Amino acid sequence: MEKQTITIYDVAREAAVSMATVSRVVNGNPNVKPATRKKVLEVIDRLDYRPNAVARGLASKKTTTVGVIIPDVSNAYFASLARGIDDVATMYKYNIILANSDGDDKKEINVLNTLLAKQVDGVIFMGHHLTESIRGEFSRSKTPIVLAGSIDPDQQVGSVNIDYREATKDATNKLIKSGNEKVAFISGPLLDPINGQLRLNGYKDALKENNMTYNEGLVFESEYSYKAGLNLYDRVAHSNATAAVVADDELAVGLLNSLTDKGISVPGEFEIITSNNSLFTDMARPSVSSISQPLYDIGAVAMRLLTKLMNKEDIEEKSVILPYDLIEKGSTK
Amino acid sequence: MEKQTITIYDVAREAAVSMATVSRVVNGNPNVKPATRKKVLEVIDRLDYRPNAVARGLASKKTTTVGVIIPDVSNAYFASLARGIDDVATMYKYNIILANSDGDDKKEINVLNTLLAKQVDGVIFMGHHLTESIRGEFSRSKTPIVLAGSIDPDQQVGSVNIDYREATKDATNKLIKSGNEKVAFISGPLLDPINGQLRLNGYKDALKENNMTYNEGLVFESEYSYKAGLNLYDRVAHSNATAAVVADDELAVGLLNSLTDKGISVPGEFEIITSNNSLFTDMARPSVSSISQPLYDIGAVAMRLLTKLMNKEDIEEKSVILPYDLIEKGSTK
DNA sequence: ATGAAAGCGCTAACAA
DNA sequence: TTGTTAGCGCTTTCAT
Repeated sequence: MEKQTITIYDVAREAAVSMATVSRVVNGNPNVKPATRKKVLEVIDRLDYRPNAVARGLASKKTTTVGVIIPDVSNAYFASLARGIDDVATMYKYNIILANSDGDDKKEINVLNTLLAKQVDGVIFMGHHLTESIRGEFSRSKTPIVLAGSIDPDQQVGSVNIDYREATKDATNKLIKSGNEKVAFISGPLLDPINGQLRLNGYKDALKENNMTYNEGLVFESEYSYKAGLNLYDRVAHSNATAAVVADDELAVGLLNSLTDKGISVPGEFEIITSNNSLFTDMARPSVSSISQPLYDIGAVAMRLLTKLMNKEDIEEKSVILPYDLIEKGSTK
Repeated sequence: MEKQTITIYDVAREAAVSMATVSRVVNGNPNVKPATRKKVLEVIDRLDYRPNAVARGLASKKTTTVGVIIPDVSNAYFASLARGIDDVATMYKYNIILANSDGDDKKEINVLNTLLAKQVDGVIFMGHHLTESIRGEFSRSKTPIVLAGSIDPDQQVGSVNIDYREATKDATNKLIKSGNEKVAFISGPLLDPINGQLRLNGYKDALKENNMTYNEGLVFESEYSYKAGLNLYDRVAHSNATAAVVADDELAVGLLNSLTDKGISVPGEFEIITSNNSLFTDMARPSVSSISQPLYDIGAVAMRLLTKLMNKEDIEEKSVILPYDLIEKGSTK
């Protein structure tokens, strides 16, 4: 690379000061006489000098870059989190290295290691399920890590979420109150703690509160996708459920469309409440009632928490729970 | 930072070789006796040595990192491109620094500069509209740049797109052939070259081919959003159009829903063809016919092109045009 | 096949 | 307020 490599040394020479002084003005160190500062700034401008962040990183041991591990940016849920993360990162002068993992254990570990090799100052991790191995890496790492919209059963690192259990309980309750005696629970893999532990327990809580018995036949494990939702019709119909709490919007709209395509009226004959209140829920006809998670904020707060961690500030509480809402739209009575 | 900083020097000492040799085995340089290599690898493993990419970057002047400037990751269109970019980047051992610009000139320039300061090996830029200033930065930069799904009128940098003009012509033609005498053209800002030059001209081409006169009253400039689509009803109804080619899926579904909510049957009384064939088009009822752009591939090919540029390989053609399709679904007869 | 040594461009004591 | 001088951890000639 024969980049017009203007270095701090060139500036120092032209301005007839030392590198240290140039470094000081570049870094806003107050210990510089205004006249000197002015002179240096002029030269910087004239030479079009741009500090080399890599050299700076090596010398200072800080890269002002954080790693973001995400299952899939093209998934609306995670993309919203990512946007929140980047905005706050920018606000605090960080950049993000974004890496897709597909939720795959090997890739997650791989990418975490390359991020650490790149000396990121911190990491934000998103994933449905934290495997033993990734948690091992986390506990081994000296670099601050925060989970966004993801659960670590033993909370060794920071995290930002909503209360999935309570939210699911609320949704289920609403469906029960409106007269449904068989409410289905439709989620992604129950192996994922958010589904198998928090949401499912919230669902059970609601049943218990209403003296209804838990029936495994009403629990449906599915992939998170529109197509999977479409294909759910037969199984759900077979269960005689008349309502469902669904853990994913694509899934929910898929189910909704398969229902209405078969002539079953929503919400008349079947009610649905989904979980992310994404644009999908507004576009569907009828629109879909939903728990509303502050996705952008979850990302933003996670990044904010990470800045504190990177700064070695004291943290009041490293597991943050943000509020949710229940938005009633067209898919509930 | 008191990271357990194991350096190449530690490895060299433990393995009783020189730093240079360690560097060779780490970098897969063949000039190392197998026995030596083995010994070094053992020590690396034992010490859990991980090369510092920042130091490597400073010494080699390559960071294996590329910058990606994107208007908004939480927009499905760009998120798809981003996913394609990252997958190919990973394939070629690059990481991406992702930065949202909101299509804002100042932010774009800002972020481009910090990316260059971070010594990225290349940049992928996405944006609706290349301002003079950003194009100035591009031409000044020695770092390879490729546009993905974006048009630079004077093609100074590489780019990957579809033929928006031809695609829009096809879509318009289809609508005309099916009997519509007033076909609306609904896009984002006409200031953006993709809309104002390519798409609009494709629309005009189709009119001309069919001996129809161009009527400005049928051209609607709008924001790219679902909500904007919903609000389009009055204006569109007023124009007496009976069909529309729309440049954005959210916009299209918004229009569709506002139409059906008002009791206008689609496609019976109004036909729609949109542009990105995203999941939105399948979820809507009726589903929306669409031009199908290979978004993931546009991103992937852009990144592939960038790898060639970074590698100083010869490029056959730096403006790549990928094929599109016209997918007929429920919103056309 | 291996080693010695000079940087890469910057920060951060430490002096002055 | 300013300068001197070590590094930061690695790659890369150039010797050997």
